[in-house]
Amino acid sequence: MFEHTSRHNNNDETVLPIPSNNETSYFDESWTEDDLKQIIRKMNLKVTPQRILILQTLHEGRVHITAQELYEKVQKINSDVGFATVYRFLKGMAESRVVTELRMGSMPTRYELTPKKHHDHMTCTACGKIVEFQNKNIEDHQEKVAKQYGFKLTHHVLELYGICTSCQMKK
Amino acid sequence: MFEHTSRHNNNDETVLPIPSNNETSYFDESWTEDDLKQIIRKMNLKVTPQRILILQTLHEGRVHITAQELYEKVQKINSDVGFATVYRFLKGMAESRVVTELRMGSMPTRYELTPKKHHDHMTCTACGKIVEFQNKNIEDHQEKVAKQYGFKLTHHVLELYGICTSCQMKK
DNA sequence: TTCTAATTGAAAATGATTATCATTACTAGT
DNA sequence: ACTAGTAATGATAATCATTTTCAATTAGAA
Repeated sequence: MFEHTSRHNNNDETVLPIPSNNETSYFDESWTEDDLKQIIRKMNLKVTPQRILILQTLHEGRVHITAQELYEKVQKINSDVGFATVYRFLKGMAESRVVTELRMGSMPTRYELTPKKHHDHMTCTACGKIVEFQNKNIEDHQEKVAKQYGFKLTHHVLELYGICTSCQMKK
Repeated sequence: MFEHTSRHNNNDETVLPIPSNNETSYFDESWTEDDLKQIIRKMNLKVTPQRILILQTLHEGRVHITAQELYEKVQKINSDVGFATVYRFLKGMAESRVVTELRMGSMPTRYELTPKKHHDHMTCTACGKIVEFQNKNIEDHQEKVAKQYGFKLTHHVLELYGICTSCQMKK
């Protein structure tokens, strides 16, 4: 399939319907249990074994993951974690901007630990593949538009949709 | 949460997530029955009274409408139209790009007749005001990114979020 | 340790969307 | 205009992700 070791690599791709498990985290550093606890406390939430496990699994696992996938992964490690807890925690983390929700088309919501460096997504509507990209020119022009209307930008959502190379050839 | 504080209806601008009902169509021209039929035929769909009614109601009604709202509106005119038909037809029209799906946050999908001149949205996170804008430079750079990864773009979603002038002055 | 509110898991509920299927009705070809 | 063939329809059930409920458990402050 394809290699992906870091999000700094321009070639990193994510395949959605049949997720490739060789994706690694955006974050090279490993998190100690204390790191995990601190992150949870910063959200004004209590530290529980479930939350530690969920956050750890999220950090170590694939970049774009659904709540369901994360639940199944966590289940294998500790079957005492219910999916309601996974959903609840993910939602809480999204509110605290610790994770970012990705709603691509009508596919189930995917989550990623909010990356330090901003990037946008381009999705293949045929196979669900996601390509991440950064483009300073686009960002610059967005700022120009904002200035033109007197807005002070806080964030943005840019999602490109199209057909990837291999799907173009298939049909 | 933003969901509960963004419903200020400033003026005649679009306000989310519960848009004002005095919104008018993008399209000034009225469509004759023949116009409607032609549009449907162009989608390779058969002309039926239901589809004519749905399309007509969509054209005459508010800009951003949910499938449910459209169904209820159509029901009042002809109760022989089922909501499955409304959903199916909207989905078909979305596929043919006759309408555009708008997924704002986690609210139900809203539909708009695809405007001839493409535009994107810039939303004030304080008051919910929406500004529509066009920027060819951004579009061009999007194409460049797509080309770079071998994608053939079909569409995109660009939403800018920030604070508008008046909200900046308020504090 | 004790207390209390936060958290949990299982299950049920919700809400939007999609599929099923018997019936109806467009429309191309005669 | 007539028919055959197939697309479209509406009522209903099914699906799917997500949210809520609630009784039992647990974290963490006092």
